[in-house]
Amino acid sequence: MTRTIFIYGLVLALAVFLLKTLEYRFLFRQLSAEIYIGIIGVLFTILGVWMGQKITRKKKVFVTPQAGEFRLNEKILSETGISKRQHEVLELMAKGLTNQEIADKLFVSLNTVKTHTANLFVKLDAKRRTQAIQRAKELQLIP
Amino acid sequence: MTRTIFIYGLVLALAVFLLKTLEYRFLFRQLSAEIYIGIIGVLFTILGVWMGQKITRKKKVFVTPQAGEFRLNEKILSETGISKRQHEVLELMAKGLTNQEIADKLFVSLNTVKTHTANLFVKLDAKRRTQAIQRAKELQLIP
DNA sequence: CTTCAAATCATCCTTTCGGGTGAGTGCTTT
DNA sequence: AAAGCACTCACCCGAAAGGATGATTTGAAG
Repeated sequence: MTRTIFIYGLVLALAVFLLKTLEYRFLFRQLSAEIYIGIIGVLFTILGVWMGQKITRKKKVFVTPQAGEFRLNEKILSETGISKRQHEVLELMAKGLTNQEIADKLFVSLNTVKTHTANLFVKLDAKRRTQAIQRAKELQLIP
Repeated sequence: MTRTIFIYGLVLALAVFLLKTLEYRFLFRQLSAEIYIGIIGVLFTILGVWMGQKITRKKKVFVTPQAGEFRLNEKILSETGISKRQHEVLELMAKGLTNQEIADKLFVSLNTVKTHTANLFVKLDAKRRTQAIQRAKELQLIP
C-alpha cells in the first residue's frame, strides 16, 4: 500500500515535469489544449486503474483468508487453550472419523479420545461434535 | 461494463470542456501549469480507481465463484440424486443440529429426519453424519 | 388410471457419543 | 520439592445416532 502510493507520487511528479518540459518545445503550438488535457486524462486514468487494483487486491487477500490455502489461526488457538493433542483429535474428528478410529490412528485408548473431545467441546463451546467442527472452521482452526 | 466506459467518456469530455473554459478566464494566469496538470492528474486518477474497481469487481463475480459466497453445485446435486428435502436436512445437519432439532425446525417427526439422513448417507457414501458433512462440502452441496 | 418417487412416520435393535468422575504419569515452572 | 498442566486411561450411564424394514400419502409422469 505505502509503496503503491509512493510509486503513484513518483509517476505524478515525473509526468508533470515531463509534460511541462515538452509543453514549451514541441507540443504546445502543435497540439490544442483539448488534446493535451485528454492525453493527461487518459494517462492518469490508466494509472488510477492500476492503483485501484493494487489496493483492492491487497484488501481481498486480508479479508478472505479461507479462499485458497488454509492457514491456522494460532492466535485463536492459544486463546481457546486448545493443546496440540486436542487439535490433532479435532482434525481427525472433522474428517468424519469415529472416536474409536481416532484412537486407533493416534495409538491411544478410546477413553483418552473421549476425554480429549470432551475438553474440546468445552473450549469450543459446543455440545456435539458436528457443532465443534462448525465452530472450529469458523475460528480457522481446521481447513 | 459498457455503461462504465460510457460514463467515463462523458466525464472525460465534460472535464476537458470545463477546464478549457475555465482556462482562459480565471486559472491560467493565476495558477501555474504544474498545479493545473496536477489537478487534472489527481482527478483522473480518482476516476481511474473508480473505473478499475467497477471492471474488476464484475470480473471477480464471474471468474471466482467459490471465493467468498457459496454457489450450490446443482450438477452434482442431481447426479447424487439428493432431493430438496434431503438437502434441507443436510444443511441443518452441517450446522451442528441434532436430528431432533432438525425435526422440530422442519415440523416433521424424528423418524422422518432419521430416514432422510439414512438416505443421505447412502447417496453421499458416508457412514456417519460428520463424514456426510465433509463429503457434502467437497461436492459443494453446502457452504 | 396406474406407476413411481418423494415424503412422511413407525418399531426394534445396535453402536456411537457425551457427561461426570477419578486417577496415574511425566514434564515444566515456581 | 511442590504445584500446574497435558496426556493418559477407566467405569458408569443416558442420550443421540444409525441400520433394517414396513407402511401410508401425495403429486407427478406415463
